[in-house]
Amino acid sequence: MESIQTLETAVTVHPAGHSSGHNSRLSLSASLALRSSLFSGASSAACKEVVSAAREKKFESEHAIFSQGDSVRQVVLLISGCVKLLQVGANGNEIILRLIGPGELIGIAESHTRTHNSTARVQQPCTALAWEISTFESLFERHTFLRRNMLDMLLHHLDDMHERFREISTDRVAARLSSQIIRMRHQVGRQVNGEIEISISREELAQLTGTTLFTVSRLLSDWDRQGIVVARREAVSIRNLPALVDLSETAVQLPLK
Amino acid sequence: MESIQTLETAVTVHPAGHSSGHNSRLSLSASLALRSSLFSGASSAACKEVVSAAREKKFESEHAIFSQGDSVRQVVLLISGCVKLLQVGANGNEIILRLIGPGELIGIAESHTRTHNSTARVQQPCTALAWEISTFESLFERHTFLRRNMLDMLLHHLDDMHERFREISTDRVAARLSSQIIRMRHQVGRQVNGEIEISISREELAQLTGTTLFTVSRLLSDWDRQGIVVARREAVSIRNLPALVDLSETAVQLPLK
DNA sequence: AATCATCTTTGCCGACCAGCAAATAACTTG
DNA sequence: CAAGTTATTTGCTGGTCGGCAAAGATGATT
Repeated sequence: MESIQTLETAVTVHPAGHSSGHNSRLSLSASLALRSSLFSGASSAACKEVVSAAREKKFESEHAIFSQGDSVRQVVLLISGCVKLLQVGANGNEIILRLIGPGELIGIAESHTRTHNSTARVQQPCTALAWEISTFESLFERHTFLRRNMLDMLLHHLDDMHERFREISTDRVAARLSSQIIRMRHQVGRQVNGEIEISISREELAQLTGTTLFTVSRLLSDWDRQGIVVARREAVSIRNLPALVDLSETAVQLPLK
Repeated sequence: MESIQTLETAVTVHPAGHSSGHNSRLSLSASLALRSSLFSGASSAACKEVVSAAREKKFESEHAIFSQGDSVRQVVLLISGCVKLLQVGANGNEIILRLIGPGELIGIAESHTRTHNSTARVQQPCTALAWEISTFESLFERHTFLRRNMLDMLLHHLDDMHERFREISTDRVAARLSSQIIRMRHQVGRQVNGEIEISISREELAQLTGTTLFTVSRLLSDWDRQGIVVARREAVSIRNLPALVDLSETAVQLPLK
């Protein structure tokens, strides 16, 4: 619990001078948004036009930005914080499709359906830019870079899902879990005095890797004893990355103890 | 083995009058391509320009259109036949990311990487249109409908992966297998005297649902005995769709026999 | 500081399903 | 039509992991 990620602090220190509607001068949040790969390759004028059409929003933990079944109303660009995209099965158990960090889009994956088929729930307090879906679609027409970059971002997610799908199909839980931790190190990991710490509960790790919180707990405890990770409450730190990589490539789990 | 799908016959009956390079009059294959949702909402002139820039190709069974690790060279639009997109794990076992039928694109999902991270292997003899990647990218710039439609197609796949990922995370094999069969009935299913027949082996079904061919065989045999499906060699017919739907929603597998 | 809420650990049991092996069936080829 | 090839079936065995339960740990609240 020592430090908060740099981006977040930078944003929340200034609660935004004029964080409402269409302003010609961009707020700090808005200018941070430009770092998103959504704007890569775009002229600064075009960026400003797109950003100005958005409203700034803040979301608190546990808030559902949208829920499975809702009709699609807005597109959200995350500036700070963390959101998890999840799906609930018929039996009521949830799985996490992916974690969404700063710079990523929420709510487009369903823009071709008119209704969301997943839920976006805030995990850590967020600041974001939001466009009405109709506004965003008209921006689409004028600014080709939006479609190009969205395509790229989507391909990225598709790749990720492919990888996780292969893992869950063929790998042991130990291999999947270590792979997931390795992947998350960049996405939601934070530098805490030399180590990379990831804020996530056992249950969420289980929902990401298709297993149970019990199995996750058992594995993490074990890896903790071996000095590979440090298992804290709702957090994991990586101690020995090469060992983790090794685990992710080990097809057969070696018998524990 | 009674009838072949109508599209295929339509194509192969006429082995294409002038099936080479850039011709102003479209071949039959090319005109069939226009049915793809890649061209939805596009003017007929624009379609022709795009299609004329492609070369017609034929692929035989088992041919690898591209392999994991190859650099991305071309974009392929499938006109007839069937291709499976697969990924091989470190331990050598293959899983099927998805089956690709007529009207779908192959090879774009990796266009942001410069190298393919999956393999496209022909399952049933194919006819297709192929663009050089550079050609396609320049068409991209001129024709916005290409990007829009590709985005839609991609979102569709992403949805599909999300659904399958949830299933494999939470559902029993029986539920996953029945869901997969239900999904495939439109994608690769064919009408054979009143019933829907799907051409696929036990092993491929296993690779699609994250299980083994043994378990698939056991379940299909069982469902066959109950009259829910007909389990043939490298094929499955649906006899009782409601029962299959029921199986896909049953969280816990009822004890067999 | 004490109580409460929530997350985590760990023992235990058994079900689901992977995996081998050997027999059988279906299709192909000579 | 017979031999060969490939796909499928089915019995059997055991391991991985799900799931309950109860105790323990961590942090929040007042």
